Amino acid sequence: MSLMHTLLGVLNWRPMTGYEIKKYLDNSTQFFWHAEHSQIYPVLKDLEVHGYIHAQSISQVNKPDKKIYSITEVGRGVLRAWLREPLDEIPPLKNPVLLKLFFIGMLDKDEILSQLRLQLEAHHGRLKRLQQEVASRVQGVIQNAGRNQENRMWELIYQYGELQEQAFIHWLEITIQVIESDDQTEVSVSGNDDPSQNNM
Amino acid sequence: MSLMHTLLGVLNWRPMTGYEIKKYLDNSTQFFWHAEHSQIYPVLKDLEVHGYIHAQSISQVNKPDKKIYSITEVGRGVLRAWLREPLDEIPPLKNPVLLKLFFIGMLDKDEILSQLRLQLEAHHGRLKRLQQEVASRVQGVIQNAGRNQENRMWELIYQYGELQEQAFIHWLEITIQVIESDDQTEVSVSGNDDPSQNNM
DNA sequence: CAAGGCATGTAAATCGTTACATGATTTA
DNA sequence: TAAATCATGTAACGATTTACATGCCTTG
Repeated sequence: MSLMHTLLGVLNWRPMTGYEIKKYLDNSTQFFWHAEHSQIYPVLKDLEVHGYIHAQSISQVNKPDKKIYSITEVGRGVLRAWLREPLDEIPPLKNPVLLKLFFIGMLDKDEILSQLRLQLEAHHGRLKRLQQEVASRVQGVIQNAGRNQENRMWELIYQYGELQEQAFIHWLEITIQVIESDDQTEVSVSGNDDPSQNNM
Repeated sequence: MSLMHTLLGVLNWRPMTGYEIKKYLDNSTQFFWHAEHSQIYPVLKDLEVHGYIHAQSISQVNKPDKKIYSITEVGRGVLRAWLREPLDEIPPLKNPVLLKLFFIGMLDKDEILSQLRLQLEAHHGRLKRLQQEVASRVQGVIQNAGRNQENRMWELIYQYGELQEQAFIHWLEITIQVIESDDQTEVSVSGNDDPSQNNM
């Protein structure tokens, strides 16, 4: 269960409440991980029962108690063991956008183009947000913590995020051009050809 | 539920059995989609109950009946409706490898490098397999069906697959270099710095 | 005064994986 | 002779999403 390790990983940076973790995931890991609060709270309880983290309750007026969780040495061991499990395979990934585009050939040319342009716009926005995050972070790191290994991984992962966005944007632009310059008056006659026949 | 649309999409190319669909997904969509047979069979039944597909049973000796499913006109309508749902957002993706690398900074330099090299190897292999698939397919298409819109989308999606692999391989190589040339004698003093502090 | 942020939880439903179950034929 | 291929299914478990539930404070 990766969410368990995600929470340990986040709490290894600093103690946090479940609410903060949710925001953290929304802001910092959107392009490779996420979770809902309804999943986070129960897993935090589990982790506490196992002794991987411990909570400090802070009572508040007119709000539920705030529980600040910290990782324990046992938890740190579990995290380390997970990090060491060999990355010798590529886990199966799911990308609903590629899935849809894979089948989209049955629509009209202009419908296909419209879908491609919508994604292009969305990814332009994402790339911009990603770059702003990186820029604003570099400032803080220079002033504060300095460059330790954790900071370096953060930067590298974000560099990959940008690279990935740029690659997809590039592909979308090329693909739009290809489809645009495509004489779509003569579609396939059978209408039901199998593009996979040489592929099994 | 995307699996439902996946099955409709596949059956829109040609009639298939559940068993064939499973193989099809394993071979042709690995880098953006997958499903287990234990999930496929029940969904096929659902689709049949809804009238989106219909089955033709073929009895066999010493094997369970083979059920060849075909998409109906109603099913094709459902598929088309799904394909038209606007791609104006980026769905949340999960990548367990990036997740692990995001937290891996707490390990020793050589452990990090070992993990990065394992992934690099795995992706080299994947890129090679992808390129072979593309090459062998291009042959068949030239001889057979010719180039219709479905064939073109297949090619474009696979081009993206290669691009993605190349981008990740490139990033892994750069990252390995960065970590290698990193003087890791002086690690952070507090050991618990938060790389996210300027990020929420 | 409505919407969003703060802060935590539970319940129900759905989705996905792993394991169980069968059994002949072909390949290494 | 062990493993893989063909061919379909169910059961149990685990993971994830959506909805329900509360209630004050701050901002627009």
